[in-house]
Amino acid sequence: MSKDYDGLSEAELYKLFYDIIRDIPAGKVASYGQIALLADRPRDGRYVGHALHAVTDPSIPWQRVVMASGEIAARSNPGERERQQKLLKQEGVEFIADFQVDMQRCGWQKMPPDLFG
DNA sequence: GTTTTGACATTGA
DNA sequence: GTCAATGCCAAAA
Repeated sequence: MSKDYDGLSEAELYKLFYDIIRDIPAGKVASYGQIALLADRPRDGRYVGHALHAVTDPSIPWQRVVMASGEIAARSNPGERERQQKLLKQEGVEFIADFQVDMQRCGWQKMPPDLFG
Protein backbone atom coordinates (compact mmCIF):
# COMPACT_ATOMS: atom_id res chain seq x y z
CA MET A 1 0.00 0.00 0.00
CA SER A 2 1.69 3.12 -1.12
CA LYS A 3 -1.04 5.41 0.06
CA ASP A 4 -3.83 5.00 2.53
CA TYR A 5 -7.07 6.94 2.59
CA ASP A 6 -8.29 6.68 6.13
CA GLY A 7 -7.76 2.95 5.83
CA LEU A 8 -8.91 2.62 2.23
CA SER A 9 -6.58 2.02 -0.67
CA GLU A 10 -6.80 4.24 -3.72
CA ALA A 11 -8.34 1.42 -5.73
CA GLU A 12 -10.99 0.97 -3.07
CA LEU A 13 -11.77 4.64 -3.00
CA TYR A 14 -12.01 4.85 -6.78
CA LYS A 15 -14.15 1.77 -6.85
CA LEU A 16 -16.34 3.33 -4.22
CA PHE A 17 -16.88 6.39 -6.40
CA TYR A 18 -17.63 4.24 -9.40
CA ASP A 19 -20.07 2.14 -7.40
CA ILE A 20 -21.95 5.21 -6.24
CA ILE A 21 -22.06 6.67 -9.73
CA ARG A 22 -23.33 3.40 -11.07
CA ASP A 23 -26.18 3.61 -8.57
CA ILE A 24 -27.42 6.80 -10.19
CA PRO A 25 -30.66 5.97 -12.00
CA ALA A 26 -31.25 7.15 -15.52
CA GLY A 27 -33.02 10.46 -15.82
CA LYS A 28 -31.39 11.78 -12.66
CA VAL A 29 -28.12 13.49 -11.88
CA ALA A 30 -25.89 13.67 -8.82
CA SER A 31 -23.40 16.34 -7.87
CA TYR A 32 -19.73 15.73 -7.11
CA GLY A 33 -20.26 16.72 -3.51
CA GLN A 34 -23.09 14.22 -3.24
CA ILE A 35 -20.89 11.38 -4.40
CA ALA A 36 -17.99 12.53 -2.29
CA LEU A 37 -20.28 12.69 0.69
CA LEU A 38 -21.66 9.20 0.07
CA ALA A 39 -18.07 8.02 -0.20
CA ASP A 40 -17.40 9.46 3.26
CA ARG A 41 -15.14 12.09 1.70
CA PRO A 42 -16.80 15.51 2.08
CA ARG A 43 -15.24 18.49 0.29
CA ASP A 44 -13.41 16.04 -1.92
CA GLY A 45 -15.44 16.78 -5.01
CA ARG A 46 -12.26 17.48 -6.90
CA TYR A 47 -11.17 13.97 -6.13
CA VAL A 48 -14.38 12.64 -7.65
CA GLY A 49 -13.66 14.58 -10.80
CA HIS A 50 -10.26 12.98 -11.08
CA ALA A 51 -11.78 9.58 -10.52
CA LEU A 52 -14.10 10.20 -13.43
CA HIS A 53 -11.33 11.46 -15.62
CA ALA A 54 -9.27 8.41 -14.83
CA VAL A 55 -12.19 6.11 -15.51
CA THR A 56 -12.13 4.10 -18.71
CA ASP A 57 -15.06 1.84 -17.96
CA PRO A 58 -18.04 2.54 -20.26
CA SER A 59 -20.27 1.19 -17.50
CA ILE A 60 -19.67 4.34 -15.53
CA PRO A 61 -22.40 6.90 -16.30
CA TRP A 62 -20.11 9.85 -15.60
CA GLN A 63 -22.47 11.94 -17.65
CA ARG A 64 -24.94 11.87 -14.76
CA VAL A 65 -22.41 13.58 -12.55
CA VAL A 66 -22.71 17.36 -12.56
CA MET A 67 -21.61 20.23 -10.36
CA ALA A 68 -23.39 21.25 -7.19
CA SER A 69 -25.11 24.07 -9.09
CA GLY A 70 -26.56 21.55 -11.49
CA GLU A 71 -24.33 22.80 -14.25
CA ILE A 72 -22.43 20.34 -16.40
CA ALA A 73 -18.79 20.07 -15.48
CA ALA A 74 -16.57 21.87 -17.95
CA ARG A 75 -14.13 19.48 -19.57
CA SER A 76 -11.11 20.10 -21.71
CA ASN A 77 -13.24 19.27 -24.71
CA PRO A 78 -16.28 21.56 -24.98
CA GLY A 79 -17.72 19.25 -27.61
CA GLU A 80 -17.96 16.46 -25.10
CA ARG A 81 -19.90 18.71 -22.78
CA GLU A 82 -22.44 19.34 -25.50
CA ARG A 83 -22.72 15.63 -26.14
CA GLN A 84 -23.17 15.03 -22.44
CA GLN A 85 -26.12 17.37 -22.35
CA LYS A 86 -27.64 15.55 -25.27
CA LEU A 87 -27.17 12.20 -23.54
CA LEU A 88 -28.81 13.50 -20.38
CA LYS A 89 -31.70 14.86 -22.39
CA GLN A 90 -32.15 11.46 -23.97
CA GLU A 91 -32.36 9.95 -20.52
CA GLY A 92 -35.13 12.33 -19.60
CA VAL A 93 -33.19 14.86 -17.59
CA GLU A 94 -34.75 18.31 -17.67
CA PHE A 95 -32.59 21.29 -18.50
CA ILE A 96 -33.41 24.77 -17.29
CA ALA A 97 -30.60 26.16 -19.43
CA ASP A 98 -28.17 25.11 -22.13
CA PHE A 99 -25.84 23.57 -19.60
CA GLN A 100 -27.95 23.73 -16.49
CA VAL A 101 -29.78 20.71 -15.13
CA ASP A 102 -32.90 21.07 -13.04
CA MET A 103 -31.62 19.70 -9.75
CA GLN A 104 -35.02 20.28 -8.21
CA ARG A 105 -36.59 17.67 -10.44
CA CYS A 106 -33.66 15.51 -11.54
CA GLY A 107 -31.52 15.86 -8.45
CA TRP A 108 -30.74 12.29 -7.43
CA GLN A 109 -31.56 11.40 -3.89
CA LYS A 110 -31.23 8.01 -2.30
CA MET A 111 -34.76 8.10 -0.97
CA PRO A 112 -37.36 10.56 -2.20
CA PRO A 113 -39.69 11.08 0.78
CA ASP A 114 -42.77 12.30 -1.01
CA LEU A 115 -42.40 10.40 -4.22
CA PHE A 116 -43.86 7.08 -3.17
CA GLY A 117 -46.28 8.42 -0.67
C1' DG B 1 12.71 15.33 -7.06
C1' DT B 2 9.47 19.82 -7.18
C1' DT B 3 5.90 22.63 -9.38
C1' DT B 4 1.58 23.41 -11.77
C1' DT B 5 -2.80 22.30 -13.10
C1' DG B 6 -7.26 20.02 -12.76
C1' DA B 7 -14.58 16.67 -14.75
C1' DC B 8 -15.13 20.82 -7.59
C1' DA B 9 -17.02 22.19 -2.81
C1' DT B 10 -17.48 25.30 0.81
C1' DT B 11 -17.15 29.52 3.35
C1' DG B 12 -16.72 34.55 3.68
C1' DA B 13 -17.59 39.34 2.14
C1' DG C 1 -28.23 37.47 -4.44
C1' DT C 2 -23.16 37.15 -6.80
C1' DC C 3 -18.00 37.25 -6.55
C1' DA C 4 -13.63 35.99 -4.40
C1' DA C 5 -10.53 33.17 -1.80
C1' DT C 6 -9.35 28.67 0.37
C1' DG C 7 -8.97 23.59 0.83
C1' DC C 8 -8.77 18.99 -0.81
C1' DC C 9 -5.82 15.08 -3.36
C1' DA C 10 -3.82 13.30 -7.44
C1' DA C 11 -1.72 13.09 -12.09
C1' DA C 12 1.13 15.28 -15.45
C1' DA C 13 5.05 18.30 -16.87
